[in-house]
Amino acid sequence: MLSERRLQVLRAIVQDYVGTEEPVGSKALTERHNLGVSPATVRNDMAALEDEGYIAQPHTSAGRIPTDKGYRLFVDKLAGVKPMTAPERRAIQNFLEGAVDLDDVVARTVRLLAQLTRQVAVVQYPSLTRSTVRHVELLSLAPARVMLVLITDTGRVEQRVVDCPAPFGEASLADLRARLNSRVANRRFADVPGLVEDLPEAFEHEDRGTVSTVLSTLLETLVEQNEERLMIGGTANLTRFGHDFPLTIRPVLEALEEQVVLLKLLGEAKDPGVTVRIGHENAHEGLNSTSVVSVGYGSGGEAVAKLGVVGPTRMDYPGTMGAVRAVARYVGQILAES
Amino acid sequence: MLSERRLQVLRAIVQDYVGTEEPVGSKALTERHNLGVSPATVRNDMAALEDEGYIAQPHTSAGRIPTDKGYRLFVDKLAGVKPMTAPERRAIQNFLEGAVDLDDVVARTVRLLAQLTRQVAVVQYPSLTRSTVRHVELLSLAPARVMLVLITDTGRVEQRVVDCPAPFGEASLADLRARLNSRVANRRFADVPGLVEDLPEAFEHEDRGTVSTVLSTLLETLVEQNEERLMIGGTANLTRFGHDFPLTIRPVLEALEEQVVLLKLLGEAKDPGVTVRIGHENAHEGLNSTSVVSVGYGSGGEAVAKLGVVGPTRMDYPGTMGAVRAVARYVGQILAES
DNA sequence: GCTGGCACTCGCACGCGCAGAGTGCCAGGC
DNA sequence: GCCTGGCACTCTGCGCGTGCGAGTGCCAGC
Repeated sequence: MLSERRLQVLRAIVQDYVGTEEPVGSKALTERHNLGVSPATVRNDMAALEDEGYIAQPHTSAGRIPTDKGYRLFVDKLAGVKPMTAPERRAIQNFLEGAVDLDDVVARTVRLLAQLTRQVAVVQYPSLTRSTVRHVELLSLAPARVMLVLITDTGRVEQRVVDCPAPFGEASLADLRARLNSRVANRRFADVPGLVEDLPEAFEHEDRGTVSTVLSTLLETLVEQNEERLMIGGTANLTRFGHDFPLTIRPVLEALEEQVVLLKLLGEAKDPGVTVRIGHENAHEGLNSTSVVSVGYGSGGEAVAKLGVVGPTRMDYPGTMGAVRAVARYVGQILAES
Repeated sequence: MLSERRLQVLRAIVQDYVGTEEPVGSKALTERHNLGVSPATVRNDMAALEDEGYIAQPHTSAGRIPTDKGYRLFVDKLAGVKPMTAPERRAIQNFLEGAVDLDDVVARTVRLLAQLTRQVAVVQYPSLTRSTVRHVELLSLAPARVMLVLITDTGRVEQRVVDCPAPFGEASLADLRARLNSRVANRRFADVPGLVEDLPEAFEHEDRGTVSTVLSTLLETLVEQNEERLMIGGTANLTRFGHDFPLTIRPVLEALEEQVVLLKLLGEAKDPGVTVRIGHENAHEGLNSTSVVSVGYGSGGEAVAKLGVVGPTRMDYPGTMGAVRAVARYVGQILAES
């Protein structure tokens, strides 16, 4: 177990390194933080911290920088979440309230997060799985072609074109639309399959094939997790990453383009609060020198999706966590209102 | 007027520079291209080309690199469009045919373009302005709240929530829906305003306010150009940009995040064929060291949107132009089918 | 257990010189 | 008149040695 002072030394190292981006030495530490002890003492503490793997030196006779393990301890034990100031909170709220539709909410959230944290922001669209159906609309495009439009309580709209096995009259279509909506409106997605399975039986034999096709397309749309979309922004902030660019930045950009990777990344964070994954804690190799700060957000009490930021492991954790948490809270509020 | 040989020298310089990324000297030129003359002669030609502003030297006693003007001449006069090979064309077609909906078509197109050109790809969603209305759907969310869903012939769906000045019954809603669709279905967006202006008159006095509100929201949706969305991809290719990273790449990333900038950029290209804007020809400052190769694509004969790539001015123009053209062609085909 | 002192180790910036590539110019040849 | 070979010149980039400064580890003393 590390003594109290050593923890303070670690905290000071993290703070200084995040501020200056340069390895921090014992002398500078005692000057900038009044630890009440001499550099020599700090050196001993540093040696101990290094033995434990919390800090490392890039080269012999250079200052120390925190390791992933060091950041982890810092985040878990040494730092809280820095709350947003009142003006900041107002600004967030004002900015988000200007949104006109779901796309706009997400777009604004991304911009906001990127600006506040000066890092890359990732916002997942509200997921379908926990939502409820607001309305299902069926439109006839051609005799044997129907467009299915699904509208959720979070304002999301999904559409699919269905090729029917047989022509399907307007009357049947209206009938199906009415029956479908009376059964599934305001129901949770998870419940829908059980509610519609006997629907084809209500129709004439010749229409049953089409009804089944439409229904299975609907169910597909409901469960299709990989349809989950997300929006990213603030990639220009990657340029503040470090000095040895091309090598650092490239894998990150690549990872960011792989929506699957990002969705998995966000999905892994099960914590109800803000989750931080530091450096190698991220499964994806390209993100081994980044930290991901994420949190769930939702229109009700329940989280329907995640949002977060990706930045260098050397980041201002308390501030970033505060910003992420605040933005998530306000987005949830906005979604609940609309 | 430049002599034939000088043009060939320019062409050789562009080709070599694009290949090697290094300033090209007279000796190397004569070795790699059999121009049939000695380095000394080439030097004279180079001096002339430099006087005319087609090439420049980064420092005294270094090789030459093409200027924007040089690339312009190269693109206009010295190089054709390199057609895709048959296997490439098949691959494009196969890949695009796997798409399940409009989003997927656009997403696949972006990936494809980025991979083929190894540059940043930008694809604009099929624009609303030239499309026709397939269907307008109205849904009652609450007594005084209506959701308006617009479906276009390119498969695009736009939705808006309308707050009505007064409660609006289901019957009136159905009435409005029917009248609206009978008037505007299969009409071009541009014609819609004229077709609906007298619609409120057909309704009871108490409903007119709501009808007007719904209609004006519809018209807004139709004309709202800035609602035009686009998708970008292949940003990881920016890392192949040059050596002096941070400065080069940052403004580009920033520009790419400004959808407005990109839309303007694509919009400026009026040419029916492939358009190339080189370096400073791009109005946006951040893109002064990039070239944009773009082309319109469409489901019919007419272009409904644009797509293109953004890359360093030092790019393989013939190949890039070929890829952009081919992709546009096949996307158009896919859109027409769906 | 803290402190001051001391020797040691590196990394980094600086200056230097050298090779290599490329140029411009000029006089001579076809 | 145009092309060519030759020559002197000018840069850039690289390798090398040096000195400086920051930082460390260790030790003896309080």
